[in-house]
Amino acid sequence: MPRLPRSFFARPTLTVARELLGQRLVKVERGKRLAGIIAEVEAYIGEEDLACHAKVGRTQRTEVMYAPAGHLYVYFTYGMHWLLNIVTERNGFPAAVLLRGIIATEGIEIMRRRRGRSDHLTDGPAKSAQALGIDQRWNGADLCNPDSDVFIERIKPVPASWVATTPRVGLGNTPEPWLSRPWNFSLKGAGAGDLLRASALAAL
DNA sequence: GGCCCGATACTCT
DNA sequence: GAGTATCGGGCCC
Repeated sequence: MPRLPRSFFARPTLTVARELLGQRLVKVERGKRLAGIIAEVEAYIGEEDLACHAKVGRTQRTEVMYAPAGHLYVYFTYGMHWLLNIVTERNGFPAAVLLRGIIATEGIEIMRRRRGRSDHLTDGPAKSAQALGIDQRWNGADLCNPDSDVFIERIKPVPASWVATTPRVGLGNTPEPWLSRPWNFSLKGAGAGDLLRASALAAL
């Protein structure tokens, strides 16, 4: 299965976000694959976007967002959670796609162990990162390096009728127009309850 | 299913 | 010192 190349990520963030839906995120741990179909993402685009961390410009934290597309931006929030983003656009332009949910398809036992008793394995950004075992050690990792143990496999495009767009989640005090920008993309019916759709996606 | 709330520590001012 | 791109438990339907 071909890995998505840097040219995929080095495009407008909204395009990358939309097209990441239905592709397969893979992490290899000691030869074992953890994987899931990307089910929900959000776009954060440039210093103008007041919901984007890069609104404050270059800092130690945001520096990775200015790196070439295809790098991982992993940051810590709410005192206990790691969130996984993929850098997009041209080198020097700070933008990224936040991974908000996957449909776990491989390595589920390992994910379950990491997630504890919860049935909600990967239906949130911090849950997904925890299930995959992604934390600060992966900040700055390059998905497009052939030796990378984290990468995305190209499956096939999902039909437009499967995609829902909504405003981004959890933006709190972010002012308009950024608060209402419909920059959240998700697969309809990919929620925890829709096992039928989930298994259809897993079979892609 | 939903709402409310507390936990918790890192980043930047 | 304030704010935070969240989660899970408790509670109530």
